[in-house]
Amino acid sequence: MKSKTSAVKSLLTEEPGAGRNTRIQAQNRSKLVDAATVVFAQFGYSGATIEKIAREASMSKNNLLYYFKSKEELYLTVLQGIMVRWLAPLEDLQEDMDPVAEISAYIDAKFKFSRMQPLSSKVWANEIISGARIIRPLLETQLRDILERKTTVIKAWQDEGKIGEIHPQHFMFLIWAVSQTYADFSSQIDAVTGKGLKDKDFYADAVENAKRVLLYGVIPRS
Amino acid sequence: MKSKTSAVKSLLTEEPGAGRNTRIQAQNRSKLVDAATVVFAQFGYSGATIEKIAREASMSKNNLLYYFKSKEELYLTVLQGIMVRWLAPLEDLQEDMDPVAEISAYIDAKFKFSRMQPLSSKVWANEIISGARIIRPLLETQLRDILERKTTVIKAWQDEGKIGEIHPQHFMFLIWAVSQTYADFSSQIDAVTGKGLKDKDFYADAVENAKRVLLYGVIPRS
Amino acid sequence: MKSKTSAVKSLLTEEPGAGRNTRIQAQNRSKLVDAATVVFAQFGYSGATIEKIAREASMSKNNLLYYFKSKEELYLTVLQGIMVRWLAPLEDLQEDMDPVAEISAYIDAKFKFSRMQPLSSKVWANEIISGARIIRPLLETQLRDILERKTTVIKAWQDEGKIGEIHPQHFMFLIWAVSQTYADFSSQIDAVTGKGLKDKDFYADAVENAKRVLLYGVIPRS
Amino acid sequence: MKSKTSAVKSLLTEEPGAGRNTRIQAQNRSKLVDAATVVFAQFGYSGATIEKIAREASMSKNNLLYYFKSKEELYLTVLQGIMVRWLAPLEDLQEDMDPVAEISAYIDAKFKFSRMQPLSSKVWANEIISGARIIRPLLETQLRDILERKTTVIKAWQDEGKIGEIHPQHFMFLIWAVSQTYADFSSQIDAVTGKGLKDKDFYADAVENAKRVLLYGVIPRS
DNA sequence: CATGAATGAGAATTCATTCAT
DNA sequence: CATGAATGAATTCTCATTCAT
Repeated sequence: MKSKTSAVKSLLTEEPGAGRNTRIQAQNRSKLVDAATVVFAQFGYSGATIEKIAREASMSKNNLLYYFKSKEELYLTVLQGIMVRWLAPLEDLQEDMDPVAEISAYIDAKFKFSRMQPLSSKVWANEIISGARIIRPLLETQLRDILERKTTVIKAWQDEGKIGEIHPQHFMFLIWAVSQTYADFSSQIDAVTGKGLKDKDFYADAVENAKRVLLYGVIPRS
Repeated sequence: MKSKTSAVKSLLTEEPGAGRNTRIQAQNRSKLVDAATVVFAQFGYSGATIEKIAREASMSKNNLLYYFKSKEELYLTVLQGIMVRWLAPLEDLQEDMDPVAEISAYIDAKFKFSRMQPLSSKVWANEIISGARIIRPLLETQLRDILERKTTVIKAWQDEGKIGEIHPQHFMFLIWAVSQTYADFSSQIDAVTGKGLKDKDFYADAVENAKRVLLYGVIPRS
Repeated sequence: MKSKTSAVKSLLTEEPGAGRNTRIQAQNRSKLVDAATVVFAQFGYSGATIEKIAREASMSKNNLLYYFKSKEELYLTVLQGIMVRWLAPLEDLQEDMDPVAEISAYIDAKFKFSRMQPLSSKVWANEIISGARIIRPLLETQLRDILERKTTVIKAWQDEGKIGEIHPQHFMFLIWAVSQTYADFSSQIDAVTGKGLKDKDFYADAVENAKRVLLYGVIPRS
Repeated sequence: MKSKTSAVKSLLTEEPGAGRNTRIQAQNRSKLVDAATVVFAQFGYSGATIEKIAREASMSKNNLLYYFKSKEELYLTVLQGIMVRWLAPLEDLQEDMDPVAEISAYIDAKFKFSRMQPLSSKVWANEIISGARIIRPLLETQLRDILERKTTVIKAWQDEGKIGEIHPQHFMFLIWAVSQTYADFSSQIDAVTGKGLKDKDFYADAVENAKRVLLYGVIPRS
C-alpha cells in the first residue's frame, strides 16, 4: 500500500504484462477478482487475507500469488474494474431528453449497479471511507471532469426552467448517496426491514421512492 | 472478533468493571476512545492496530491495554458511544410540529453529526458495510423499534395529507444516506470539489440542497 | 536492504532509541550481535535467517525481533561494531617511531583482529565482496580520509629515505590483504595445512612471515 | 545445498549427462554459467535466485532449469570452471628459471585472473569465506597436493640461497591474498581510490608494487 | 526445446496479548 | 499506574522446483 504513484499508474495504464492472455489465465484471474471482491467487501483491505480470497476462489494461496504478485496488485485490479462500472452510467447522462427521463434513467442505472454488484459497491465505499488512498488521483481528475460536464447539463436544464433551484453538484451527491446506500448499508437495511434489494418488490419500492422523492419531493404539490 | 455473542452482550450490558472511578481514568479512557475513533475510521477494524491508537493518544501500548483489555473491547466501546449519538436525533422526530419543520430539524441534526463527528460516522459506516457483525443485534431490536415508531409518525402526516405518496421507511433511508454521505464519502467529495463540510458555505449549501430536494424535489412546482 | 541512505545514516548516527538502556537490553542485544556475526559470517546476508541467529543466541525468533526490528537493522548493528574495530588499528599508525616498528605494530594489530575475531572479518569481507552496498558511503568518506592521512605518513618516511620506492596506498592494501586472508580464507588455509590462526605456532609463523616479506622481501639482501 | 557428498562427486566426475551435444546447448549453458557468475558474485549463493540468473542470461527461468536441474548444479558448474582457472597458474610455477622471474610470472598470472575475471574470483572467495562447504574436498586433495609440490620448489630455491628465510607455504598465501584482494575487495579499493584494475595505470602500479614488495620488501636495501 | 501452471517449503514481519517488575 | 520483556499466531511474500503441454 506504499507506492501510491505507481499504484495509480497501474490503475490507469493497463499493463500488458509478459504474455498474460491464455484462456486459463483470464479465467483464473477473473475468478480471483470476483473472490477478492467478496472478501474485500466484507473485511476491508487489511482484514482481507490472501488465504481467504484464495479459499473463496477455491484456489491455493500460492496459486493466487502466481496470478497476482501481491495483495495490493489484486486490490488494484479489483478497484480498476469497479471504477469503470461505477463511472459508466454517469457518462450516459445527457441533456438530450427531458430531465425527468434522464434523471430517472440515471437513478435506475445506479440502483441496478447496487442491486447487481453490491459487493463492488462496498469495496468502493470502503476505499473512499478509508481516505481513498489509492483511487484519489483518479477522483481528482477523471471523476472531477465528468462531474463538471454533467453539472453543466443540469444547469442547462435549470436555465430552461425545467429544473428547480437546487445545487447541481450537491444534487449529484444525493443521487449517489441514495442509490448506493442500498448496497453499502444493506446489512443495516436488512436488519431493520428484513429485506434487501434482492427482494423484487423491495427493489421496486426503493427505486420508485428514490425517484419520486428526488424528483418531486415529499411535500405534496398544491 | 470471534465471540460475537459475548461481544454483543457487553455492548448492551454496561459492565461495571473493577472500579473505574478516578478522574484520570475517565480522562484516559475518553482520550483513547477518541484516538481509536480516528484510527478505526481511517483503517477499519483490522487495519487499526493497538499501537497506532496508542500513539494517536500519546500513550503507550501497554497503557492502552491497561484501560481496555483488548482491541475488540475498545472497538466495542467506540461503537457504543457512536450508537447513542447516532440514534438521538431520530428520537427527537415527533409528530407534534408540521412535517416541514420536523423533517428539516432531523436533517439538520443528522448533518450536524456528520459535520461534527465525521470520523464516528465513518466508523459506523465501516461497521455496517462489513456486515454489522457486532452491532447487528442492536439494529435488529433498538433501531428497528425506533424506526417503526417514526414511520408511523410519517404515515400519520400522510393520512392528514401533509405528505405525499412516498414510502415512509425508504424515505428515512434517504435521509440517512444523504446526510451521512458528506461524512463517510468526504474524501470523494473533497477530491471532486476541493471542499468539505468544514467549509461553512459548502455546509450551508449541502444542507439547504438536501432539504430542498427531499422536501420539494428537483422538478419545479407548477 | 532497500533504503541505503537511511541505512547509512543509522550507521553513522547512533540512534538513542526510546529508552534502550536496561542491563538486560544491553545483554541481549550484545548476545544477538555475537550470534548474528557467527551466522552472517557463515551464510552471508541472504543465507542468514533470523531463526538461525536466534537459535545461535538461544533466544526465540520473536524475541530477537523485539530487540532488532528487522534483519537489516541487526546486520547494520553488526557492521557498525566491526567497522570501529576494523579502523582502530589504522588510526594508531603514526610517523613517530621508525617504519619497521610502526609497520610491525600495525601488522600485529591486524593479525590480532583476524585471530581474535575471524568471524567479524568474514562478515566485513562478505559485505565488501557483495559490493559494499551498505557501508560504501563510509568507505568513501571515513576510510578514504584515514587512508589519505596514513599514506602521507609513509610518504614522509620515503622522503627521509627510510622506506623504498613502493606505492604507499597499494602498500596498505597489501597489509590488509595479507592480514585478513588468514581470517577470511581460513577454511582454505585450513583445508590445505590442517592448521589455522588458533594454532599458536602457526599464528607466530604467519605473522613473522608476513612482517619479514613485507618489510624485507623474499629475495635475500646481498 | 544438502547432499555434500554427491555434490562433490559431481564436481570431480564430469557427468556425461544425457546427450549434451548441440552447439546451441553448449552456447546456452555457457551463457548461463556466465550469468550465474555475475549473480553469485554479487549476492552469494543464497542471495542469488534462479530468476535473477535467468534474467541476466536473457533466458526464462524454466529454460534455465532445463539446462541445469537445480540451482546447486549450476553453482557447482560455476565453481568447477573457476577452480580450473584458479589452479592453472600455480601449475606453471617451476623451479626451472630463477625465483624472481618465476615468482613475477606467477604474480602476473594471478593478477591477470583478478583483472580479467573478478567476478569468478568473488564467487570463489565467497565460497571459501562461507566455509568452502562445496569445494573443501577439492582443497584438501588437489590444492593441497599442488601446493606441497610448489613449496618444495621454493625450498629448493632456499637451499640454493636464492631466496630468504621465509615460510614457503605462508609465502604462497601472501601471493594469493595480495593478488586476489584487487578483485575480491574491489569495491573497497574503488571506494577509497576511485579506481580499480580496469584502470591501466592503476593495474600496472598494483602489479608492480606487489612484485616489488613481495620480492624486495619495503625497507630499502643497504 | 520452450512455456505456462501449480505447489510446498520457508522467511520476514506484524500484532495482539501476556507476564513480570 | 506504568514500563520492559517475551511470546504465539498470523500473514505476506519469495523461491526452488515439478508438472503438463
